[in-house]
Amino acid sequence: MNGVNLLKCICDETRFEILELLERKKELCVSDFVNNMKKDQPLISHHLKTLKQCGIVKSRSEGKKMMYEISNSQLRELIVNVKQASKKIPSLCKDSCC
Amino acid sequence: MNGVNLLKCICDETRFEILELLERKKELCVSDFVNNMKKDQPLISHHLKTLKQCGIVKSRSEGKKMMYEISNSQLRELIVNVKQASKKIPSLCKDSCC
DNA sequence: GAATCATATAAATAGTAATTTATATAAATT
DNA sequence: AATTTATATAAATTACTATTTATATGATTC
Repeated sequence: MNGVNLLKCICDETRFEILELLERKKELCVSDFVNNMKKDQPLISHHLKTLKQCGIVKSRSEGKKMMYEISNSQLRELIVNVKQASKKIPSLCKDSCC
Repeated sequence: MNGVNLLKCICDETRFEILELLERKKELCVSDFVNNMKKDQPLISHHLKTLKQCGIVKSRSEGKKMMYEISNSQLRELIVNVKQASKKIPSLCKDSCC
């Protein structure tokens, strides 16, 4: 994969929140996300599917649950780096983005 | 700023290419981008404006030229990290994203 | 001060992606 | 085997953002 496409995959609010949770909690199931985030289950599932298709998360089934985790340590570190770098940027702009 | 918004600002192809060039070349003017990338000048200027409004790049004017550079070292490192992390992800998915 | 070079702005268009709503599948418990 | 729990899929809607086209501003050179 290339840099931009990786960014495109993780720049969505829902997906980034999923990844932030996984960075902290290591492994979670769909209902864990639904409970921790204020989002609907089909929305979570949809984004998990995208993240998995892109190779950013991996999953294993455990009974009726589906467990998800970030696919490698470099990606986990990237999530941390993004958060740290963003803190250093003063939010000047009231635009759609920031 | 927060993590997602930083990602949203840099996840565009044109903007990421701008940042990749700046990471390598340190400081460039608008026409440098126009020459190095295969994109129109108004498009480049538009994205540079966005990047500046968000605090990701900073600029100084030098005669009739406008010089741009990445606003801090942590952001420069982030660009490198994103590229490295993306390389580790096999591009399995033929979707719109990857 | 007219012409040129460098960059910026604005409006219009086109393309894409997130969310909601409704429903389906699949495993487990009774 | 019927019911519940957990997750996935599909279609429809809504919302957003990049790019193009056209034009304007601003600094420099002749």
